[in-house]
Amino acid sequence: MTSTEPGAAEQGARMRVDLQAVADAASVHRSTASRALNPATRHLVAAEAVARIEEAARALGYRRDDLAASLRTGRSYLIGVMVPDIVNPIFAPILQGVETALAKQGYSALVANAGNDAKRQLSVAEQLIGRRVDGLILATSAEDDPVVAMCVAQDVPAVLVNRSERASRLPSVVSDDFEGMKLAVEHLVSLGHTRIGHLAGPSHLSTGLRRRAGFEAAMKALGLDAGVIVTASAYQRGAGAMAAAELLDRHAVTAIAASNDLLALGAYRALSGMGLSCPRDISIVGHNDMPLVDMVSPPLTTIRIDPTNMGERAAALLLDWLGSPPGMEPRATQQVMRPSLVVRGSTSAPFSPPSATSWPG
Amino acid sequence: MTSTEPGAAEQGARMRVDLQAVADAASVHRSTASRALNPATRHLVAAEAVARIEEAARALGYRRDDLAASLRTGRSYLIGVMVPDIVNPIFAPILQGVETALAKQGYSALVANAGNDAKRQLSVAEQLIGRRVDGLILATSAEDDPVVAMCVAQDVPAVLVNRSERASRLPSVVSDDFEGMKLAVEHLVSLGHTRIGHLAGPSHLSTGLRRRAGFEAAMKALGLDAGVIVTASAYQRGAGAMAAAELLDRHAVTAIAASNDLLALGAYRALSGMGLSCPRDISIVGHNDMPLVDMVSPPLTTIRIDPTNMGERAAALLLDWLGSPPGMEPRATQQVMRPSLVVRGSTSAPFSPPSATSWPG
DNA sequence: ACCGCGTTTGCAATCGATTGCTAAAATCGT
DNA sequence: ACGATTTTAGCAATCGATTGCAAACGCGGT
Repeated sequence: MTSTEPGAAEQGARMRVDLQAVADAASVHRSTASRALNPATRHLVAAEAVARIEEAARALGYRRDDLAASLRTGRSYLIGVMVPDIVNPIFAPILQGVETALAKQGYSALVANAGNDAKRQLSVAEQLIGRRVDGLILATSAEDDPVVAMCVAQDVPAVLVNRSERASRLPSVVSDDFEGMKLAVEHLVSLGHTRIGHLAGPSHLSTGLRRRAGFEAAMKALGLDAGVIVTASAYQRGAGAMAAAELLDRHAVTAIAASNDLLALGAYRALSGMGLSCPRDISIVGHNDMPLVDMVSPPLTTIRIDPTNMGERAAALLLDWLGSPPGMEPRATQQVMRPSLVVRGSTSAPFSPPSATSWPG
Repeated sequence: MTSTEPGAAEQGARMRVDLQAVADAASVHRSTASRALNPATRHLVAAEAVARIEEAARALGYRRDDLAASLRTGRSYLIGVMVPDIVNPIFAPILQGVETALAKQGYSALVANAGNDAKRQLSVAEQLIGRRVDGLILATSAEDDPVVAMCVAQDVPAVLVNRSERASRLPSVVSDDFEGMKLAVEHLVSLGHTRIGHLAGPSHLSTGLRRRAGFEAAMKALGLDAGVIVTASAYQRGAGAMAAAELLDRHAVTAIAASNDLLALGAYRALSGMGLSCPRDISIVGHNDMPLVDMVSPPLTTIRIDPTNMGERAAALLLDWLGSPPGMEPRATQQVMRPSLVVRGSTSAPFSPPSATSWPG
């Protein structure tokens, strides 16, 4: 008569403890047990019964099946989160923010690594919806995004984070990319630079577009040539290195404002490939202040955004939406967060006098 | 009588298209429609009917409710993945590997940022199980892990990744931490170092423990003093900086083998705080080769593991388990992956002759 | 003793898909 | 043409919890 497991049912064949089992143990009906175990309906059952039921649940090791509950209630308490590339360090803090904000309200994140291809993104989104997520957070959206179109068409609550969308069909939380680039340009100009190039991000993404626009506007406002722009094909180091090499090859600049830290790091590589040094020969400003860029050589001057907070806000926005009565949805809240400049070692006053360098053309 | 939406049902109040709706449209029974739409059971229904049903499904925009299916079949096709800190760059590639391997078989990852606290980890695990995940992948496990205990006790399929567990109660996929540290030590010794310190990771984690053991064994095998060890309180830069400062304060070493890249970067900070330079005064070897450590200054010599592949293998192991008949589970497969040394700029021959430096004691 | 009112509880339908079983239909062999 | 198979399709139970409705109960007032 060794009691093999504390709290286990008598019979050897261990069976699932469902609500029925708890109800039986407490001699009440399933429905009563359900109400007793749910804080929101607990007041409907006698205090004495609640105690008995809770005790039984504890003793049996009952754990409610959220799946079944979701089916009945129509809410899964799951939020689908789509990122284009989970390895890109910029997304980790966003995910963290989203996660903590969701967890606080009992939601979980279903993270999907959707890649950059629109078709795949669409199918990933369909998968998520098939899993009955209550809503979507998209860090993937392009300027004219099919996934957004689908969400709108099918009434799937969704918010955009980090990247927004031309038509603003959904709420979004983004950094003020225009302003951020202005900070970068003004910083460089204040150091004495006048010939500044822009390493632009992909033009189908709002960040690429807005930052480029910010660059052009800031340069023009200061009476400088805003024409030195090369666009990288993707937000990746390799693409940044190629674009930077092209830019340096064709234009005599003393500084580069990059659309993104990864592009800036790519520019580092291009520089060293050409035997140039940063910031002696060329100053570089990045964008995002992603983890570890303070440790690279030279430490990267960049525009700081607060991705964790961005993620939190996006999640909060979505939860608001889910909590608001039909018809009252916050369709088009566009939250724009203020970026800031963080000066490190990759920028300095131009070293060589503008006319002293030699270049073709 | 404007037909507002193509393919939408006639009535204005748009209702969910469920299997019943499709069945009605194709004039068959629910069950027939279910079978026709499921590749595994499609052969049970006449080809002509399949066509009709598929057409109806397409026209109505039917999407199957995985939630309901899961309830009935008992499989959610969801795998819970627990990481201690999603912002730690080492985990992103692991997640990526897990994700792609899972996706290949129609599974999705439910990623949870569980923190370092055992109690919270336990509650997060309970949450995941409550969501009826089919299994768990744990990147969090300590040497004696309560979550592991729970999984074993409750028969929840789970595999460990990156960190293993003393008792090997579950399958795991880890790097050969012992061997990795041996590579690091041998590299330093081959450069001429003899007084080498170890920046150890937390001793409740297998990585901290095994790497430390590897350090000690390698040093002893080479007839060197294996006693210079300081343990960091966590795998974080700050903790690494503090531990490194203490180590350098108390011992005259010419090189440090760190248990982890983050600790190595912390050591960088400690060095510069003491006015020392790497590798001139002190050589440093990291561990993991996480993203961007090739760009820091100096570029970090480190031990490369293949976290993406690790994640893929862990996922594959779990899926094998789930697919194998009861009683045939691969309870204790321990996969150990071979690490490799990647030499960069943070290590060099000791600069100053061992006896020339001055230190107290 | 009866009525009315408020509190507890039970009943049974429901969410949407899957599947064992069985009946009907189609096919085949002789 | 008839019985034996093999396909194909329908029926109904099932997964586990939630919830509208109504019955039962307790209590105080008259």
